[in-house]
Amino acid sequence: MTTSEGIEKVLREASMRVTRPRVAVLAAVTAHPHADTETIIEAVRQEHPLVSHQAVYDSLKLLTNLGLLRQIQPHGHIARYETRVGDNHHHVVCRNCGTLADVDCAVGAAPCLHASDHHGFSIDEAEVIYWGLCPDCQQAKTAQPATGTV
Amino acid sequence: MTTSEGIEKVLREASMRVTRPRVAVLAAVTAHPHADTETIIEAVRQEHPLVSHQAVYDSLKLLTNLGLLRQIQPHGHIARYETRVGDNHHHVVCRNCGTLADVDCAVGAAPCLHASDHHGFSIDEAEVIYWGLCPDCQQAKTAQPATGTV
DNA sequence: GTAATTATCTTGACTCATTCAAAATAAATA
DNA sequence: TATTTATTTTGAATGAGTCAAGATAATTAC
Repeated sequence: MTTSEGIEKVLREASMRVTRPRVAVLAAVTAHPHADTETIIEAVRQEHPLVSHQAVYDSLKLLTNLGLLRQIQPHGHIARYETRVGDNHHHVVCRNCGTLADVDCAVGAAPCLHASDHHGFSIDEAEVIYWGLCPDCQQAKTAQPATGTV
Repeated sequence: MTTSEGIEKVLREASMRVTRPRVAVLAAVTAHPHADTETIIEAVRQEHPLVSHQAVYDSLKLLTNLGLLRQIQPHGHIARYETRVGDNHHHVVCRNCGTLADVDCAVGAAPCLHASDHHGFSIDEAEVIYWGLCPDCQQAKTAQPATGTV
């Protein structure tokens, strides 16, 4: 799905050109799951130093629209991307350090889609973000009790 | 809870001063559920024209930290606020026009807190956003089939 | 009630992820 | 290989939100 042949096929089927930035961006996100845009730009430039940030932004948006990438953007954080799409999984975000991890859906396939009263909206996606503390930050909090750096 | 006496009590218990901007901001959000910051600033200035935008930002942040307000910020949208807090309800957002509505939790009290595998994170909140189309935009889409303005 | 203290507000500049736009480039087609 | 035009480069612009210094007003002490 996210192999270099895979992206070619998807792009051509969407009548989009297969360009170096696009292929490199998909490869970068595959290599760096949950990476932010800055990290992706750096990763792309390891291989292709002349790619502009604009091309990365454009590619990220295009690949997201084509369903090859998924964008995650918790409150107060910049956008991040991942290649794991279409399996209804969610994310945990650490309130302290911003670390992000995947979480499979609690109840099964796509349970949260069944809102009790949806006011006539036609719902196509339930996005779930769990907030808490990652293991490291839990330790740090208990280790330095009072005067913790916030 | 969100009455003018209520906010006084909460502020004093938190050793915070009861100021005009703070009371006005809470009143504005109460009067305009799901309002964005700009709307809140305008509403506050109806009564108190000299209040600065900075004071509104500060008040919103403080009231949110004190648990009197809740911030909602779906991807690609600016922050919005509501006074309905602590009852574990969620939101539907229209992909087309950005309209936002409340949705009660599907399965009961706080079901989504039970992530299947939480990687050692200690989870304290499950934030759920449903994405779809509001009734108006559904009509608009079916009415103007092909050349719809996106 | 008045004065002193200091949290809060005003003002205005600043940040920074993201977007816009014009000219240059390169992927696809003939 | 030449042509067409989607993409990319470059560099400026946007805008929600933040920062910081001095002014103001909510509270406390008298």
